[in-house]
Amino acid sequence: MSAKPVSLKTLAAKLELTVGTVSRALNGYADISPATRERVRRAADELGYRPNQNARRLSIGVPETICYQMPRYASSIAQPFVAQLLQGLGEALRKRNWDLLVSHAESSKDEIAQIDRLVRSGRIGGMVISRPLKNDPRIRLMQDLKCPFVVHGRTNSSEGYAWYDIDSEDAFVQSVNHVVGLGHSAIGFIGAPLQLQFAQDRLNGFQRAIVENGLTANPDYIQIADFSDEGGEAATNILLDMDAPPTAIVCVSDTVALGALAAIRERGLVPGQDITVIGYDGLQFGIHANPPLTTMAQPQAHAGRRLGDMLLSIIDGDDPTQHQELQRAHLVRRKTDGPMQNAWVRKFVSVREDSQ
Amino acid sequence: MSAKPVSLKTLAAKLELTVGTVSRALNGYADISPATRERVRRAADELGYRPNQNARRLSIGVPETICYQMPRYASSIAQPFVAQLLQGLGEALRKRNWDLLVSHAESSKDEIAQIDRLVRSGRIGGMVISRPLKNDPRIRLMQDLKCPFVVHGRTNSSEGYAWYDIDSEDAFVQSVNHVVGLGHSAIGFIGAPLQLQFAQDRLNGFQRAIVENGLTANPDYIQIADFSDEGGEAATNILLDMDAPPTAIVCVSDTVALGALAAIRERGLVPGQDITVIGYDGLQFGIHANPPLTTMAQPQAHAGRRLGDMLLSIIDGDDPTQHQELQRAHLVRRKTDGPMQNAWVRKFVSVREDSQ
DNA sequence: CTGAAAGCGCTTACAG
DNA sequence: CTGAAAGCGCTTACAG
Repeated sequence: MSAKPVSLKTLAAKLELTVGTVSRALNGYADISPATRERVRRAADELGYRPNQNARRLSIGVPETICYQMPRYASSIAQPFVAQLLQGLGEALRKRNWDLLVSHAESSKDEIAQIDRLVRSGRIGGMVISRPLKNDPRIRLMQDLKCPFVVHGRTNSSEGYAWYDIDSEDAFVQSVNHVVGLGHSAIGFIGAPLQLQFAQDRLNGFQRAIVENGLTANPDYIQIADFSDEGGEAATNILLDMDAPPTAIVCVSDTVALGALAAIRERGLVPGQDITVIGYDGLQFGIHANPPLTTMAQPQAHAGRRLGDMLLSIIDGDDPTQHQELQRAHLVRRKTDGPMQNAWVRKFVSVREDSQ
Repeated sequence: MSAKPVSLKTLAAKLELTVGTVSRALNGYADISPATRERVRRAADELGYRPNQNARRLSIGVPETICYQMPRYASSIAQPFVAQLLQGLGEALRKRNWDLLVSHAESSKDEIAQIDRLVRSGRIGGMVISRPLKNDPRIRLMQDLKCPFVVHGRTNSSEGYAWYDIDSEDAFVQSVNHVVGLGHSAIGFIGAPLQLQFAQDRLNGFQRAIVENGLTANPDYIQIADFSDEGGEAATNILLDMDAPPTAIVCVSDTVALGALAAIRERGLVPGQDITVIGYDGLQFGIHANPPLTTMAQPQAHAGRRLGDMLLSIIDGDDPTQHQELQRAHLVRRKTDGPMQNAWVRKFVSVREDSQ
């Protein structure tokens, strides 16, 4: 089906040179006379010659390709991440004319199998692993395979490999501090399944901040839910059904927070007035939420490019452990946070008192 | 850095066979004795042998890789598309163990250059092109290159190549019909730049429906804006500032519709009561809009897999023109559409009449 | 400065 | 049934 591309051989024949010479001319070797170098380049341009990359890579022994394994558990709302990240990775790779492969697995086992196949078959020279579990078998595998990799996020031991992460523990401390500053002391947390390291980090931040602020920790205020808007909604309903419900809820993600807002509105309450809700991610659509979502925003834009650059450096021989980058999130106040004195429980409590 | 992978040669040496024999055994050739076939397979498993794909592909002459070129002009809100599509494509390719490359270009010129490089360098055996322009140079290029491809969307002449598209002209007819059924006759349209074919299709559907419903077409009701929430907001402000503003607005996308909702709320009006707004895309996020966005939803989930299957079939020799698939969108009513009799202009007009 | 040759790791007619 | 060999299209010491 495809048109036959021009090869080094046809180019060499046309120029009455050997393929070796043509190859060296094109690759800018110093031992080729400027005259023929120019002549070769011109001819290559004219004929639209592009070196066959399979041949080239086989010959030089480097795949010039890296792979991004797409995160599982991604709600369709949160997917903007993926496209942005790919774009950034692509930019980083383009400089060196490397290719970007994507893979997607259904299960953890599948992820492992894919990685194994990909690196053993010489298809990739590096890998970016996203959203690691606390103890992620992929990392061990990559190390065994001795294949360069970077992690978007961290596992429970962040030593020994390269990673790029947002300090989400710190983010949740900031988040709780903000809410405490608004006068809240009954603060709920909606988290994600704890085998995901980021879920653990965010919970840790939450718990640390509760203690640091001298509040009493209430285990019932901590809800682990599905990492989705439905999960957030269900968890919020549980919190609101409590005898002494929290007056503020910090959520593990914007998507989960959206579910929380839905649950709150469903009861005729107003997020930001009756109950404070804080998200995490800083996704652009939060502006359009009802009401606009207050959130901890991460500097997402550069993650892809940074990860790409890091990976390339490691492939070039850098020590992975010197590429560990922790970014800070920052509060973006919109409309779902508000002072405690307006909170709904006050009405709620007074109603209950009246009826007693 | 990487561990040296086991090759056919080492495997052959260990088995005291030639590489040719081992290769044929692994590839299931009939002329290999079942006994040695078994022996070879076992050894391959044990040593974790994976054929070097660069070598294999060079040898068989097929890249076993396709490329997805990411759409430009993608607002970060609308990006969930990309991840879903990649997932679907990946599923289709996995069956045959093909790889999925992604590329992203900044400009139209860049897109062309990338495609040219990719196919001429033998890296890819097929391509999926998304969001084509009316007259998209990429399609001509692919044809000249004689490289198989499928288009996600269509150009102005949909003949001569394979594509998968939603009938967005029909969708906008449905959309307008629905709005007319609610009693509206002053209907605005917010579109995207018309060099994008889908933008033209949607405008065509809008205009056709206006005529078919016997309404008078008002050119001022047609606003072409940036393909973003900001664009939708600006366009909506223009519409609302008119002397006789529309009572309903149909938008080229959900993202644009989100901007429209913002503009409407900004004026203290209530979308779905004072003004009807209809989006297009059916993004999940619309559920969380303020209020939840009524929209024309497309059957997005399978696009990636369908495109992948189509492309593979064409690579296998199918006639591209027999792979043209048009899907229908359907209305998803949420809360931004409502009957004309409640519309804001009526108050507005009466206010003006009072003050005259 | 250029040519001749080996090698990258596969696949696949062709012998025997 | 298996071996020996050529070939895929590059790169890169090694001669001269």
